[in-house]
Amino acid sequence: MTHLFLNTDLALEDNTDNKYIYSVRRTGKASTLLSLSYFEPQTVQRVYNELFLLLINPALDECFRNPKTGRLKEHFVFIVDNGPSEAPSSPLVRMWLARIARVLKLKSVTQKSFAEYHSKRNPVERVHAVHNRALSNEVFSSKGIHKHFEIGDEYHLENMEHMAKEVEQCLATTQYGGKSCVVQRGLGKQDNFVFDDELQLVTFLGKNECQKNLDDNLYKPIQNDLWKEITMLWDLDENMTGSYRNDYQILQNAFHEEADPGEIHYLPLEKMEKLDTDVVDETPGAFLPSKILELVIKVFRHGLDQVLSSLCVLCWCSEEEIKRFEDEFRNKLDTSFTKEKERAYWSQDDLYKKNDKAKLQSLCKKNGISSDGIKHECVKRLVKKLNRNPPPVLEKYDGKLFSLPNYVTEIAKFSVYKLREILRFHNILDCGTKDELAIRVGTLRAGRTHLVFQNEIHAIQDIINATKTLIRRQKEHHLTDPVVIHRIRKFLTPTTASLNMIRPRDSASASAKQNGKRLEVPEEVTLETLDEVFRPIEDELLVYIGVDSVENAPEIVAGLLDAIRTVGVRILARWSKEEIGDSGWKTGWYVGSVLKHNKERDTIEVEFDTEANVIYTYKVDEDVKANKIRLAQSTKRSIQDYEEVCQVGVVVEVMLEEDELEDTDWTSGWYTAEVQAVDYDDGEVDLFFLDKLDFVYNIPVLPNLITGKLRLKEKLF
DNA sequence: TTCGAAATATGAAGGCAGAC
DNA sequence: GTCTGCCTTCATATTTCGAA
Repeated sequence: MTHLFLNTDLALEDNTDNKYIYSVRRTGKASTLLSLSYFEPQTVQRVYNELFLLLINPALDECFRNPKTGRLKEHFVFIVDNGPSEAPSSPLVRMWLARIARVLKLKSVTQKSFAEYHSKRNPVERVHAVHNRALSNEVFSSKGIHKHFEIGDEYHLENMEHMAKEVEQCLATTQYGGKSCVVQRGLGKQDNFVFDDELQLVTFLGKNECQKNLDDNLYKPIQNDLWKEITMLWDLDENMTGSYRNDYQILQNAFHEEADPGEIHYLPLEKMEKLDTDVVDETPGAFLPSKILELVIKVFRHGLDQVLSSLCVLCWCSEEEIKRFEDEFRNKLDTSFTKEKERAYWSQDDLYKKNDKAKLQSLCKKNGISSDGIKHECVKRLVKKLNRNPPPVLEKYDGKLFSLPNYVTEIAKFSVYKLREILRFHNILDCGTKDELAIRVGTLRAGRTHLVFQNEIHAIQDIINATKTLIRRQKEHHLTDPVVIHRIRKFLTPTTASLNMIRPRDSASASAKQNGKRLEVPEEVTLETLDEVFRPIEDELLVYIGVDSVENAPEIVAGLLDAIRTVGVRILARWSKEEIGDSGWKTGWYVGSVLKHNKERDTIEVEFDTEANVIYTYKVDEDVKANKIRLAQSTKRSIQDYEEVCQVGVVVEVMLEEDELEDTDWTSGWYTAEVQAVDYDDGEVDLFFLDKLDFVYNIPVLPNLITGKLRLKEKLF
């Protein structure tokens, strides 16, 4: 574990033209504590105990001692990464901080963490580079004392201690920021700790508030050499005792306003302080791009295309980045869904039920097959190898909402896979924990689809408002105080996008991993046009809230018209006020399935998820043009390859199931095939299989694309 | 309903490479 | 010497499921 006693060089470089440019160089004294990772796990308790070790190191004296008073400095600030053992929001960490403040008689102790994805910006990381260089030039022996040892035994420990000494010597020669690095062996065994009462502390935190108030347990430092030296050196109370309850009460009174780890702002501190940012501060997740993107993906379940432009401004990512994020997000969901489906299927087998993974792995090895992967994959291979009967096909969800239980508690008893299957059927995003999924299905069952992501909708509205407010304030503020303050890094690398003064947030986001992408800021965002920038996203939000305000933008994609005529396809239909009357339904888009297509009249019969057994008829051509019905986005994605597939020579993959393979010796699964002939009139193609040259198969394209049984393998061009 | 084991997901640490 | 980004490994957190 490495600590960096931070020292910031700030130098005014330029102050012409009402512009203040400071150069910033973050450096400091590096101090490393070596631990044997196998024997000494990095716990919260260890981290704070090792602080005492640093306190008595003469080399670090100048870091801790206030030169004016000659005593211990009274304000401690820790800047940490966002790990579980460090997160300032963790109650355990906060209790330790309260204790440190009490023991060392500090006036304040602050712990700040970097937001997710930003820990690499922690200056302490730069020390690693120095260490790496030193370590890579030397070879360390893990068998320095004993040639033979078992992991975890005495010999192993002695070997590791020996190696730690070698590493210590090696690192002691390094320099960081012109100062030599301090290296020392960590505390080692728990016997050396000053406080080893983590168990009691955790027990205390596990109690409810009432019982915490009644708790009278005390903690005491262990009177070892370390503690004696600290008390002597820094003039502390050798026989101090602390009380869990008191520490906890300090937290309740003084810390509760800092519960949220801070966000990253790109306004300079001097300006930030003058800005009234309450609106922003109170909006959780504002300005962390990935958070915003997750919200919008949940809400705009028919795709983000309509809102891309305003979304760019909202989360400060380019359109490509947003699209890539969306794709990745959905792909992740898709793969995890298929994985869960596989697991649900194979877990029906006795092999899965009666064995744990280790047993299955040894079984696999016995039978001479690979034992890699997760549990159900082993079962799958074993069943095949042992010629067992595969488990029965999973029961499919039939789309009948009313057959689901009425209560969420009942619904929550379904497996995650089942819940996700239901949500997928109804075109609702199936991300999140099981509880969230169950509530979503419950809302669906109650016929309140528009309420499914209600919280997320409000969150987005809040973020939009906060953004507007911030921009407005910033502009107003600029009018009264036009001084521009910039900070530049002393060692700035201008070639890569970074925190620089022109585009401060270019790489400050999870999705901004690709270089060279630039976000075009709308030409003139003025106070007057501010509302316009966010108009598209606000309008689209209204669609999901259920208020109709989008009058135009009928969406006609020629190739998709055919798809709407396909039985089984999922579509959206808009119910306007007139059609609904006072039936109690809200206006808005409703999801349904096509049951029938009448060729002569070109009409389709649709059954809606919210109203079972009632059939509505739509005229395809007319109603699509009038923007009354449209294809569900999920289907749109799967049939975007339609035209590609209808070309001779294209390589595709087909899912063949048991019943289609009755007269053959093939097993069900994906097969690669080439398109041989295309029948444009009936929308069918002839496939020949690359594995079996004598087999030609004729299938209709659209239905198979929609059900996911057919997919493009390689593009022709 | 609670608890614990097993399985899986997550993300921090460690390592490496490369740019200037 | 400073800074960034990517990959692998490992520890920990979360989730699920079955038993009591």
